[in-house]
Amino acid sequence: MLEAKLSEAALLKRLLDAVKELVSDANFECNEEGIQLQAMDNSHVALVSVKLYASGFKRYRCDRPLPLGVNLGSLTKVLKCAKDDDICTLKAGDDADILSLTYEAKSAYADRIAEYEMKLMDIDADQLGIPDTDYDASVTMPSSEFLRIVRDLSLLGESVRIEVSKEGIRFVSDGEAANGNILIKQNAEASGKKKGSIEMNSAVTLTFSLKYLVNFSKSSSLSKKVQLMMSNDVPLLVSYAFNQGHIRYYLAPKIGDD
Amino acid sequence: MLEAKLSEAALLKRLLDAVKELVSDANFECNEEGIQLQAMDNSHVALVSVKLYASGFKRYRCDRPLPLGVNLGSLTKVLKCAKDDDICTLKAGDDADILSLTYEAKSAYADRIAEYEMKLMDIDADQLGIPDTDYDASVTMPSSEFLRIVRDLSLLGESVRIEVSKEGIRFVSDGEAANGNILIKQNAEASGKKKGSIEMNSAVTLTFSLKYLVNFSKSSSLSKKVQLMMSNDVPLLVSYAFNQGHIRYYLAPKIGDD
DNA sequence: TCTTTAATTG
DNA sequence: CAATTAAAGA
Repeated sequence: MLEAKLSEAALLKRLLDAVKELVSDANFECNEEGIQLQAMDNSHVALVSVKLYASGFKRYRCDRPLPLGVNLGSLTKVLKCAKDDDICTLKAGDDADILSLTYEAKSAYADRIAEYEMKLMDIDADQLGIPDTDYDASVTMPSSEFLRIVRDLSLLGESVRIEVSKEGIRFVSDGEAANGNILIKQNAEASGKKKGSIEMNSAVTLTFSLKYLVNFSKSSSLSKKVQLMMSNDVPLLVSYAFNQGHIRYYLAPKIGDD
Repeated sequence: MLEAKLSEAALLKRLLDAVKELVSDANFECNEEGIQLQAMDNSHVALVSVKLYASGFKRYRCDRPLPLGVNLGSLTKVLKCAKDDDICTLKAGDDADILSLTYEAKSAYADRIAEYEMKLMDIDADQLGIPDTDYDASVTMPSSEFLRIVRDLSLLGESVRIEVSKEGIRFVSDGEAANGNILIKQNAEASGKKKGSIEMNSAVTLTFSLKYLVNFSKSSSLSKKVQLMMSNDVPLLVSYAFNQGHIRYYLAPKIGDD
């Protein structure tokens, strides 16, 4: 059985906001290490990987591996019924077809206990080959900045060319009506505080669909920083790390620079 | 003739926000006691009853009973032209087909006086039998909490079963994808302050359409508390009381617990 | 009835 | 500014 107590429902709410538009159904793989979700997006272009470490929970118990097949739309609805700072407990029995979510208000004299039961489903787990790559370039930047850049450029064109070089990281979008080009210089510092960092073995230039990058950026609420990892002709890895785990996206580059 | 001076236009604005989606046209019955509106909602399922006591007005005069047939959409538009803290005066002559609304700014050096005239209409008054019941159970709770509960549960299903017992009050909704269940314990206290109270002669269990309860909850801006009164097989009474009157909703229970 | 658009509210 | 929700048209 699974019993996982999360001190803030907000984390789950944000995770689902980030994932639900990309994936409609997915298995939450629960085991003693924690809870993991891995799924291709609905059009099988991007891959999402979420990990919540057991140690991040207020209480966590999972005797044996348990795949919980969840409709993310339903789970989103159920999570809408939780306040951000509610204590949220997930429970499921072995071979259960029900996931139970309990919300307790944090106030000292809690008078309200809400319990929701959600139907689970059997989902054929995609066999997902998560590439385990040594990347040629790694860029860490404020997630808000990445959000802003991909949103801005998505107004102009369909795709963005990302160029990592000694110069820094450059985002280029060529649109019908206008072209955009944003350069973030390496080791840029603001107010004496390092805002980002670039590590690079060799220069990398790749082109991606902006639609997906905009979607990935919904995870900005989960972490102040985002890490972009790239090698030529290999899927981009966009990673948001937070206290109790991470959410990662993989996106294949477009062939040829259009 | 009618002349009614209200020290805050906000009250009328909020009342109309609460009612306008339920009822499109209604008679404002004015007499020496005050102003009353009673109407079935457009689909003749729920009943709304608004009362503004004469004593609650800054000045009130109504020589003889006067039914003012109002299109609530039009009145809402006219009220949008008032600031919340404007002094608002309603005037209508006997047999008038015009309602005049005057808004005066409250500032010491009032420099703005706005006057609007709205066409009235003849409305056949529904004969409304307002049930005058001794209820088996009465529950008072923060209106914001009631709002939250019915909104949450409306995400899951069409209807809610309300159970009042020694345990407290429980709201249960069974939906396609998930079930929800919220218990508020009797006489729960928070920070030493009583948040709600339950009085009960016998346990009551009734099922209602959530759509209507969500609609009723728009009155939350009028009062911090809401009172739910129930007896088996009798319409639920949802009552919001404020300084100068009240707004009450009656809703028939669904037959059989589905 | 379902989709698209407009208006409203946080 | 964005997201949700009510209204309108297909």
